[in-house]
Amino acid sequence: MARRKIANTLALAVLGLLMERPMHPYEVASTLRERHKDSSFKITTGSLYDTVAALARHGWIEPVETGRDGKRPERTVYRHTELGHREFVAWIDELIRTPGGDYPKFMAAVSYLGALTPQAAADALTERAELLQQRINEMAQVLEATVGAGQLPRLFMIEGEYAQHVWRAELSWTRRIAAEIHDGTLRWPDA
Amino acid sequence: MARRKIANTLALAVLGLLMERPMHPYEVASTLRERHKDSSFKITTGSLYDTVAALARHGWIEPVETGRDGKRPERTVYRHTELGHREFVAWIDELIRTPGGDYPKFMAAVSYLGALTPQAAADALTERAELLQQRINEMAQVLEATVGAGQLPRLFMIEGEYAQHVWRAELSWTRRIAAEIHDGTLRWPDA
DNA sequence: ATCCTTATAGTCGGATCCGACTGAAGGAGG
DNA sequence: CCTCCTTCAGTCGGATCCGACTATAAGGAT
Repeated sequence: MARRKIANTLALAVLGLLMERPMHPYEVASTLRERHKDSSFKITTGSLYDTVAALARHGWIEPVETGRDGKRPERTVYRHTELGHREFVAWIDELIRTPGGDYPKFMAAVSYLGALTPQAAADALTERAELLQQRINEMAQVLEATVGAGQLPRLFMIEGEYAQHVWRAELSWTRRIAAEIHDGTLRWPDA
Repeated sequence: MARRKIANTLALAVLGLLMERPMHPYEVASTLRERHKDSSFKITTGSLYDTVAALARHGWIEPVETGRDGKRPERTVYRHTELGHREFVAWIDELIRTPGGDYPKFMAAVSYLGALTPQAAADALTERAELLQQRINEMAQVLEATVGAGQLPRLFMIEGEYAQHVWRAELSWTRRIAAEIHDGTLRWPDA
């Protein structure tokens, strides 16, 4: 199984937007933010231009025109290619199909939870729980204002539902472990 | 809030092991694998040596000796410093305390689920569900063989419980959406 | 004795990533 | 009509990441 030539998911986002219509990179970034896709993709200007260059290098997208609008800075508009379209679909299929390949930071930290004292651990977990609850609420508001208000088909914000579902699971685990530390169910081995 | 000097969680793993006793990089890698920590940390030899170098550069660890065992290749043993210890604890606290900062690939792909046909999407989700179930089972076996058999205190494999909990949530969501596609609850807008 | 595989230990070059920066245009306030 | 702030559009240098590679030694098979 040959490794994917481009791994960065920001490239997926770019490709996805270019399926709709040609755009220049800056426009891609602002459109993604408008659509609240910035919690699915890490958008930094630096990587954006590198990513676009990589996509062009591999022939997944190509420049259409290098023009200027009024006296604004010059900019390059890109569109997707046939190859880009095929790769886009295949990539999504693969990402959906095969789990893993992610190493979440929280899991790394939990591996060394024992490095904190029981009190510190419980405290940190409790704060995490509050922040998770906040995120869940914020996402609920976004969903309400878009899908709920009939502004957008549900499929276009389905990742929001996914995020909520997973965050709720994280929340319940976090609360449970904090509780287990308090009531002594989860023991700290004395080393 | 000044950004953390070292972001790679592999550094966290290295630091964590060096808290126990001094080791050389290769030994760190093999010990992590023995302990099944390779699903929490992405361990590649390339990054390992860079990471160790970065840790040393920042004074979080320091070389103890550069010796050789028999006629084996030369190797450098490192130990943690006081500073390294403090940063280790502070880093874990921060990672536990503040959620987010992760952009899971699956969420990215789900954002463009609509790029697949309903049938293809349902099919990919179904395969994902099977693979997730497999992972959950594998983790159950690891937990059984270590914590279950009394080989290890529960706290030392607690990230396994976390992983299982989250994977189960992913699994239920994945199955539900596949079902909703089949029964037409989740509509594909005709573009 | 010789060959082959696996384990030990690490190097290196190219790709990627991203924070900090530049520079021009339009708008708001005095 | 001058200054300051924000938005637009992108560049760049340095840090990081990691797959592919080297080289030696032990352990088995032939």
